[in-house]
Amino acid sequence: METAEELRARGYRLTPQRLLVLEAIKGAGHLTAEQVLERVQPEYAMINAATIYRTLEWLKQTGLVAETDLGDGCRVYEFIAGHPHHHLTCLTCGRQIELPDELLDALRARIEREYGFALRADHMGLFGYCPECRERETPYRSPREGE
Amino acid sequence: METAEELRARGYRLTPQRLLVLEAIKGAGHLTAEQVLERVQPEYAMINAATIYRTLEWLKQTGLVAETDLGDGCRVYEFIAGHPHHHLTCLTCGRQIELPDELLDALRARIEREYGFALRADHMGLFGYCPECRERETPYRSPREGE
DNA sequence: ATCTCTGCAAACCGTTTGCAAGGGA
DNA sequence: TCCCTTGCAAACGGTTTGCAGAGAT
Repeated sequence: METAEELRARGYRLTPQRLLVLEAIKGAGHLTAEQVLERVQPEYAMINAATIYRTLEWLKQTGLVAETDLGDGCRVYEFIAGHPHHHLTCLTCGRQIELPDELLDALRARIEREYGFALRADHMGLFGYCPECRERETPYRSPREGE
Repeated sequence: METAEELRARGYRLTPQRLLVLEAIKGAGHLTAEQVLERVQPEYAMINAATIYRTLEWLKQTGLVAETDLGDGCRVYEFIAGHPHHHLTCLTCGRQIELPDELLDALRARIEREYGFALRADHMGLFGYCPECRERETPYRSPREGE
């Protein structure tokens, strides 16, 4: 598995636990720490929740996995190596769409030009109102709308 | 106090506790729930933490207050009525700058045009690397950099 | 008078930590 | 061998909840 080799090459110590967590998260979309545990346990019954948390923290640092709050107040993890993208969730109905990272290119450029910062955003959780819900009602007007 | 009148007009029930929390948060920048409690207690000793949480939740729903995680893993609250803005935090040194909401205008327009969603983002927490830290080192390269 | 909000206290729950044993490199 | 990682269990800490009484409209 190439990802594992890459990690070993980067000087990280690989354990069965780490490989299993990585494998579990690679195939899935967004998973909570508990869901990762549920997916690993069948293959490695004695694995501990603390290990899951420590491993997810480690994967976050390697950049392979992103941690995000998609609005329901719980942290979800997703394997994003090489595929940065973002999520836009409807605050009314919860519908979720995926946004390509290219959408942020202009913003990145402006922030770099005007402030010198390099934006680091591989997996953002954005919120708004979807077309259907907007048609149904106007639940909120931003203070700047209609200026 | 105009904000209070506006809330009453909107049909909300005003209590001394709510007014004190509102007052406390209006004058401050980012405050945690605990910090709000600390600021209110001197003037209203018997106030309870649960009330703070319930009141902040209420203020969030009115749109007067935003809740954000600025990267240290704890929720902070800020009075943003009429002044949407965003924060960009350096992942290396922690330096923080404020971004005007106008910076998101182009993104908002694209999201609306291409996906039909109305982006709701009055107070985002963004992350990146500040000019000084970037000069010192290159801690991370996004998978899409250098394409 | 009505219905919401508050205080209290307990529970909650996801997450973290200290420590000794286990196991990669 | 050395040092990092794991399992265990306990603690943690911010947040939420049920309930009875207080209070706003």
